[in-house]
Amino acid sequence: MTSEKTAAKTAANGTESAAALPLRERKKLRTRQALIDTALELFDAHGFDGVTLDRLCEAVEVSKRTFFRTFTSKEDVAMAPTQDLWAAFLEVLESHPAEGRRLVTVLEESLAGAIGRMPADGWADRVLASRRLAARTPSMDAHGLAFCDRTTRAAVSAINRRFSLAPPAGPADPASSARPGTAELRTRLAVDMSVAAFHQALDGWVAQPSGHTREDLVRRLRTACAELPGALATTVGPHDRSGG
Amino acid sequence: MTSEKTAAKTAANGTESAAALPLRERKKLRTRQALIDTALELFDAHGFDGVTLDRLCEAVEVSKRTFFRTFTSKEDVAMAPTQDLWAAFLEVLESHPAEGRRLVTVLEESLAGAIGRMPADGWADRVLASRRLAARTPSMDAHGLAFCDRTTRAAVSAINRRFSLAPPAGPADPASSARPGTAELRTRLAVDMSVAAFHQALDGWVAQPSGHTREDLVRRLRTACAELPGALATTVGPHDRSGG
DNA sequence: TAGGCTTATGCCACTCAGTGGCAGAATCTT
DNA sequence: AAGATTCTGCCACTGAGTGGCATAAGCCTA
Repeated sequence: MTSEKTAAKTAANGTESAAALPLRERKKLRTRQALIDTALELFDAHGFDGVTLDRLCEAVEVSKRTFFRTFTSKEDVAMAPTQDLWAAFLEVLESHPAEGRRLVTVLEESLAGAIGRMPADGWADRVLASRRLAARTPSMDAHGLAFCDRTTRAAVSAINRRFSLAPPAGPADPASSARPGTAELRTRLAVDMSVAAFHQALDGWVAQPSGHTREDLVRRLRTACAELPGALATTVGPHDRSGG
Repeated sequence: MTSEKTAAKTAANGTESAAALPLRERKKLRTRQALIDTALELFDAHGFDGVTLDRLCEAVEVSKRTFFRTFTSKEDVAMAPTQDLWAAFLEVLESHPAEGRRLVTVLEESLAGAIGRMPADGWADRVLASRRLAARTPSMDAHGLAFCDRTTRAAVSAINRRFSLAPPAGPADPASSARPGTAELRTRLAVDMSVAAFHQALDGWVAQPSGHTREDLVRRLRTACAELPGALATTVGPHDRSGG
């Protein structure tokens, strides 16, 4: 139980809170970070498939068994930076002022807040390396999408729990138990929209040649979210009508 | 080249066009279908991880080497029904009346058209088995999401090519080469929205106890698409405001 | 219908991701 | 400082996925 809590904490906060942890936990986090950094380095140099786990473990001086106690798969270690962001997103979403505001706005703010929570030192570079690697490694991409999807579902249930847009368990209306309900459906769609906007923001951020700061990522996120209504209204013209 | 075309054709059309093919191709398709059916059967009975490829290949009386010439991975064979749908979607999208209509409407119609193209005999059951399996098999889910993502990107480029909402290669405007451009961004978001709606429709369709027809799936798709504007506008209330 | 040509298949050996078990070392507790 | 807990390393193993090569099956021409 204790390890769970501390793990979640350090995943979001990064380096600073590590000093207060017991030695055993600190060591674990140190090897974890060493594995992440070395993995991104090696993968970047020789490609994801060009590096075996034996090689990586040898470089970090850790047994393969230990690797699999820290990460669930080879893809997992390379996706750690992004996963930290998703974890932070869920945390922020839990405690965020929301009443009376649009759901997509709350999600946008939560995503922006999660980005702001990421460690200022090196996180941006790690995500950049991770995403560029994922772009040319199908299995990594798939792994990342799956994790994102799980986060999405968690976000939907968190929203429904906190804001009670849809009844959680025993509803008074018998019709809402038969089908998912309009509120539930709208929640899922709103979350998926926001996630889509975030993905476009991230893709653009990764594609740009320089200036990879958290602030710039947030800016791109806001731009993408602002385009959602326009995207829904865009019509197809005969030639090059960009819509409006 | 020839094999490519015929494979794409039969993937969308199903059984009937097979009679016109040369014997070699027919055999290949027969083993392919046998692998799919037997795989879904065995996976459903013993779970995805409970069936080794050796076992599957033995049941179909095919060498493991042949399996990997037909499918790219173990997950691939179980996802074939859904992948056929995505392939059909891209085909329909290529030749669809679109001028003057909303982009999301065109996408909705294309998805509905793709569903209508699926073979009436047994396809629904195969998708049902495939999706229910994916729901309890993380690696399958990841594989499916990755394929969906690739299809999404293909759809975006197809749209931009056909409707020239954004310049395809050499633009006259130098600014549009620097950044993705608003039209490109909107296209991606619109496609992601439609795909999200389709996923919700599919999830609901899979979850229902009976009545798994293609028509019902289309009906759910239209319902989900109709909720997109509502999802964007939904606000969070203090208690149980379902929005409106 | 027989010949050569093309292409799919089967078989074998191999790499590598991922797992379970166990002995020993490091850390925590009292 | 001793005992309990937990982490680590090592070993052997399963199973997915690949490359190479010989053979068989389908295809085309005469």
